[in-house]
Order: sequence, then C-alpha cells, then structure tokens
Amino acid sequence: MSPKQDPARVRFAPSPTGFLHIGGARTALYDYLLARQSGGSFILRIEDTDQKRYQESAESDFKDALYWLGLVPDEGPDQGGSCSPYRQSLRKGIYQDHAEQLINNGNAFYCFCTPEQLNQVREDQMKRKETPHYDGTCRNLSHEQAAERIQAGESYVIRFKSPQSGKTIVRDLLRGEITVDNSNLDDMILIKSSGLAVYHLAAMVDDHLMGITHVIRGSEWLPTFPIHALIFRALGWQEPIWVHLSVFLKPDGKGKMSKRDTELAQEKGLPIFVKDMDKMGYLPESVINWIALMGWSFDDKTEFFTIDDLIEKFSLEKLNPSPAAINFSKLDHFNGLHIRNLSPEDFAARIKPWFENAGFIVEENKLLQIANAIQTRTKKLTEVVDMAGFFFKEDIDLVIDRIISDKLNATQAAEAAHKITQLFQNLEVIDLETAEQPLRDIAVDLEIKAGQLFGLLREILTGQKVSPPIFDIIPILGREKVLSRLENALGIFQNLSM
RNA sequence: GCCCCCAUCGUCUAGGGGACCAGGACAUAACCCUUUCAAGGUUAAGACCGGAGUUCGAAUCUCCGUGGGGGCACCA
Repeated sequence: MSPKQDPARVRFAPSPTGFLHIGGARTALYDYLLARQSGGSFILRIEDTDQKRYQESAESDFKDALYWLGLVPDEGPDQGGSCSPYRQSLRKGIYQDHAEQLINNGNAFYCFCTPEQLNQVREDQMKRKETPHYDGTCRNLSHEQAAERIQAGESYVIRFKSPQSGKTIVRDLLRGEITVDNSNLDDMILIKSSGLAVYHLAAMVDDHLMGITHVIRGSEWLPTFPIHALIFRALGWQEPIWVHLSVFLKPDGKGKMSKRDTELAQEKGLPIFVKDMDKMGYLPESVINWIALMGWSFDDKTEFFTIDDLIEKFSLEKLNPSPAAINFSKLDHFNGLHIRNLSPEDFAARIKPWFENAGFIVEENKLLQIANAIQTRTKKLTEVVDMAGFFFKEDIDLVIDRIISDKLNATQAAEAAHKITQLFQNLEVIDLETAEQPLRDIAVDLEIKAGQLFGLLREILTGQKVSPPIFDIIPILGREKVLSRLENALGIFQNLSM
C-alpha cells in the first residue's frame, strides 16, 4: 500500500474477561488497518494472566466477533505463528526469566510483604492523605536476605524498582512527550506470589519478543505508561511506538461507559457488544465504518469508508486524543449507507436468512426482486420481515380501521376494489405504464384523490400503510395473488357496506 | 487527596498563526421530488470553556483557571 512504511507488527491483546465491545473492536480495527496497509502482521494475543477473572466463553466471543468484523489475525492462538504461544498463561517461564534478569541488573526486587501488611500501609497513607503506594519495605533487601527468606518458604512477589528521583520522559504518538516526576512512580508488582506475571511485565516482554512495532491501547494505560517504558529500558530494549487511544464516553458525553451504563444501554437496545450487532440488523461493514470514525478522521468531508478504503487511508497521525461520546444514531445512518452500497445480489443474500427465520419459504427468483424493492428503504436488516413479509404470506390481514374512514366509506372502498379488479383483469400487463393513468381515472370517477386510491390499493395488496411502490410490488406478487387479494378485499368491503 | 490526559455546533469531527463573520456528518426542522415510506435534492438552526499573555494578527502558540476523563490492586 504505502511503500515508505515498514511492515508493522501490531497486536490486539484482550483479556478474556467479557464480551468484545465497540471500544475493543475499534482498537482491533486500528491494529488491523495498520498491519494491512504496511504489509505487516495483525496478531491476537490472549492476556489471561488473571486466573480469577478468566471467563471461558470470552475467548471464543472475541474470535467470533473479530471474524464477523473481518478482522482475522495473521498470528494468534488459532493460526499459530513464529512467536507461539499466543496465550500468556502458557508463557509463565518466559516472564520469570525476565523478572530474574531485572533483579540481577538491579531493576527489580523480591518483596515479602503480605497483603495484610500492604493494606495496612495503604490505609495509613490514605489517612495521611497521601497517594497510596508501596512503602519500599523490601526494596533494599540484600540478595542474601532475600534468598534466605525464599529458602525459608516465605511467599514473595517481584516488584519493579522504580527510580525515586529525577524525571522520566516518555513519548506517545498522539500526545508527544509526557514527563512525570519519578517520585510519583510506584514499585509495581511484576510477578505475583503465584509465580504468574501481571500485565506490566507480561505485556512488555511479549511486545518485545513478538517484535511489536506499535503498541495501540486504551488511554487507561497512560498512568502506568512510564513504568512500561522504564521496563523496556531496564531490559535494554528499544521501545515500540506508543499510541494511546481515547476512551469512549456515554452518549451524553458525561462519563465513561461503566458496567451499569453498558447494561442500561443494552436494555435500551443500543449496540454495545459486537456479538449483538448481527442480530440487531447491522452489517459488519457499517460497524467498521462507524467505529473507525470514533476518534479518527480522514478529512473534512469523507465519511463513507469500506474496509479497503480504510486500509488505504488510515493513518495513526490523524487519530484524535480527546475522549469521544458514542453516537448511536450514526451507526443507523452508516448501516443504511452500506446497505445501499451492496449489490442487489449481495443484499438479497443477507436478507434471506431473516425471511427464513420468520418461517417463510424463500423463492430465489422472487428474492432478488424483493431485495431490489426494499434495499433503499431498509436501515436495519431487522426491518425486512415487517416490510416485505406480505410477499410471502398466502393471505394478509386488512386493517379495516385504517382503510375505512370518514374520507372513504366501505361502499366507496368496495366500488374502488371492484373497478381496480376489472381494470387489472382487462390488462395483459399490469405496470406503471399500462395501469397508472387508468387508476387515476378511476379516482376521478369515484371522486376521491389519486393518493387515496393508491393508498387503498396498497392496503389491499400488502395489508400495510407503507410499502415499496405499488408497481414494484405487483410483478413480484404476481397477477394471481394481486387478483385474489383484490377479491378478498372486495368481499370484506361489501360485507361492511351492507 | 495525589498523578496523568483532554477541551470547536446536542453528538462525531475538519482546522495545526492570516485561506474561518469556522467546513463536513449524524440527529432536529422546513421545503422540493412523490401513489405511501425511504432514498435523493435544497435550506434553516447550531460551536471555537474562561482569563491573561506572545504576535501586526490566535480556534490554532504559552501560562493560569474551570470543566471533563483516566489512574492510584498480588485486574487488565
């Protein structure tokens, strides 16, 4: 794509603790785009170092969601790769080796403080209105002392030995240099007492070992960003390009989507999780387009993007660091756009299962015609059954209350149905050309508005107030069904007028 | 409380010192088209958080406020 760019190796590294939501999907998308446009690799890595929060179902949900969106990894648990394994729980030894290395070069230390002690320290600090942080009890234990206590069977963790004075300067691609006072840095735990690494070590080691060139992650990592850079430096590694994406805010722009907000949004039927998008009638193309534009833009007018457009036009530099509120109605808009962008054949294929799930037998020859008739008026696939179910039904129910009113009584309706029937019976071909004017003449005859007559005919043929244009419907329905529905309606109207 | 980040229409955004009485999109309203509903077209309303600087000139640079967000776990 762009020859000046070196192949990027980027990873999407979710923690299997829940479903993939639009925030995660957007990160994965940017990863994917960067990989594709640079001829690099998109890697999926499962960060399952927290056995307590691990959810069996989460991993398959991530994969399903990613696949549905079309973001298929080049390397990962399923496809393997030169950096296997891609599941952190399987890389325990690797992290331990590196933690040891850090201890040996004086950048980490064994800590024997118990959780109870640490809690006490934290409480005291809070009482004194200090920022809770590790108090350094074990920081200066000698190798011998530490070895002895380990020998004695004491439980321990390994902590990073953060510098206590001076400043650390790190560089985020979107924000530039960020400077922090080292006195604010905590001695983060690297290896838990279980022997498993925590994110701070595991992710850094993996990112280096897997040759990750760009770390794209959420801005919730900004506070610990300096620690991460320091770990890279302590190991003598070259840092990747760091990119911290903005968070998504609630639709009103006030506050991040909390767990409760997420539940609330779900109750309201708002699309939060990728797994729900399909059954809510959204196209993966639309979801991609939508999330791509939340925090990124191409220029001042282009908004419609296919995945190929995005691969071509995406650039990290145009990412926006400020938090963004989610605009759900825009997804509907994009969905309409992408539906209309589909070829009629493609659209037909996508609506077919909806009709089948509604219990209709779908005739292929009709399907394409139906697709043509409804494509420009569907915004979500969920609507197609309501909109076009009448094509498949044997009989339709007329909503009399909607048809008969002070403007049109039953006698008039019956008369109209009768005249339309006669007209259609005499017509070899019923279409816009042959039937429109005669229908208008009938309206004049009956002293009703043409619109009224067409509305009546629409109700008779579809049982609906709104539908695709009548002359689009008739050839699909077929002469027989048209006439039988007219006959049926005529009977009902006559009954009513007696 | 402490640390870090962010700040243009209701929302997503363009803008990177003069091209801006600030452009686009969604949503809203009106009109046109029209056999309904869409689609399409036209139009309306709607924003540079505040204050100091720097400069001939600031939405754009600096500082201070304010507001919003994130973080402060043997979670990621």
